[in-house]
Amino acid sequence: MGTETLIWSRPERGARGPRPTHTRTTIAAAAVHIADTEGVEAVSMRRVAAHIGAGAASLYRYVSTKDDLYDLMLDAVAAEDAPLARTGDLRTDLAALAHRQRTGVLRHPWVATLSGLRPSFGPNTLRSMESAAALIDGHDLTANETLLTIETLTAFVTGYVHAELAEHEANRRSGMTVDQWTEARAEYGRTIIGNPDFPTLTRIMTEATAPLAEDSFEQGLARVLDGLVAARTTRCSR
Amino acid sequence: MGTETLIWSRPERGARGPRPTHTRTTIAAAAVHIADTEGVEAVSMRRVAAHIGAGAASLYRYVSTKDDLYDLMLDAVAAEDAPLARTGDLRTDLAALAHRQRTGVLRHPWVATLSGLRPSFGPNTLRSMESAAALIDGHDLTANETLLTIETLTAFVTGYVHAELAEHEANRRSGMTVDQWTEARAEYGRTIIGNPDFPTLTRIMTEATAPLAEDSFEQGLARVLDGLVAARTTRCSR
DNA sequence: CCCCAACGGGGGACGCCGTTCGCAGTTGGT
DNA sequence: ACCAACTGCGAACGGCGTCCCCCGTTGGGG
Repeated sequence: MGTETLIWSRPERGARGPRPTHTRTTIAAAAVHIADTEGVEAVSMRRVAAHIGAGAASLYRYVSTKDDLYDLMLDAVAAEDAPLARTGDLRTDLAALAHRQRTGVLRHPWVATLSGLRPSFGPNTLRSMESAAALIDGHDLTANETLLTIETLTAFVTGYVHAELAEHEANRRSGMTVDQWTEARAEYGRTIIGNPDFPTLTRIMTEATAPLAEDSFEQGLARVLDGLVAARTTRCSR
Repeated sequence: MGTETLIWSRPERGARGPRPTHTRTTIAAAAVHIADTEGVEAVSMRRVAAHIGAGAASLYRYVSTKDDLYDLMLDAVAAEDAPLARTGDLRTDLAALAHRQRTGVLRHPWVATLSGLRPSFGPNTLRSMESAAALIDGHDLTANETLLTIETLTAFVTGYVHAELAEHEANRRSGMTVDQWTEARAEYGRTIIGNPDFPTLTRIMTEATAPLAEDSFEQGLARVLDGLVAARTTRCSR
């Protein structure tokens, strides 16, 4: 029935009938807990239902499809986003926003996977977006520029964390121990370095002093921020 | 058996026994075709096997798990990456690299989903990485700087396209027509704009002249490139 | 040259999945 | 007090990833 609309524009319960035993919030919390501890692929309707002490079919009274459950999960973790305090300096504020986004995804790695399936716009997500907009807004930027700045920064952060998590994900899914995994990786890496088909790759890999991932994010972020704050003064009209 | 290693370090066929009817390449091509025409979720072992005229169990002679099939798919599309010609100008070359990455993912939207599950390092992927490294390398950058530059640019592009595709994905998965979808969206959007809980959001949304997605990518990319090429002259030692 | 160990093909089964149907029990507006 | 609107859910359906096990094929060592 209510299948044809976003979950957020449907009321949580009808006017008549018995009071529902559960809420969207508790269901989302159960799903988030399972995803955090066992991975997204462990989140099934039956497992979530069992976790709140309900039958599998009962979940469909709250959610019209599993994708709706994903929406609930994404909005649930958006509630954890810390408030952002203005410092008056655009660069500092942008950096704070970037770090908030990164720590959020690192806390719940499955967010990177799910957010690509559907954009979530639940109440908590909106609150988080509002706080981000309020943080960046007013720094001598037009509405279009504010939008572009947030979009660009978010793209960098999500893209970076996406790549950052891929390796952990692969390890977790493979079911190997960390030792087995790094061994398999290293073994294959040896077939790359020194391979005459990949001269530039081998040279860069051997020359580079692999920096910690933490530094790497910080340095990439610094470059992006350079471009974003510089645009304000250069002001290219188009 | 061979389950404990990456698929790329296992030989495609053993020494003895009959010659396999299929190849990793044909299997990957079948899976890519299904994903392109019906979406990733339509890629099942049975469907892929049927598409090449084989039984489902036979696939496990080529691939030890479905994740391995994903690796094959990702590497198959990496083979489509166009070669990159040096222009001598770093900014131009970086932009070309960014566009190659973006069109690749737009051609096969499911790449954005799968690449988050596991990093693929098949032969075609390596060839593509080599060409990218060769394009950027030598522009007066250290190995660490080259690595950081490519990482940062890739993060922006994948992050941007990820968000760009999320909406299309959601529409496709919902099974609605485009009209139904935009209607559902617009209806919910009306509950946001004007809501006193989101003052900044409403102001920005009403003030902004929504630019085309194409322009938006180009402008964001320009900002990122600004930051990346500026770093070369500023040369902050750390 | 021939034989048998090592391999490829695949039918059938197992356990889990998302989702639907139908029915029994409960509630609140009229 | 009634009954329409609602909730809870056992059972079932079709599809999934994966594995077992048996069969047929093949090619290198004797």
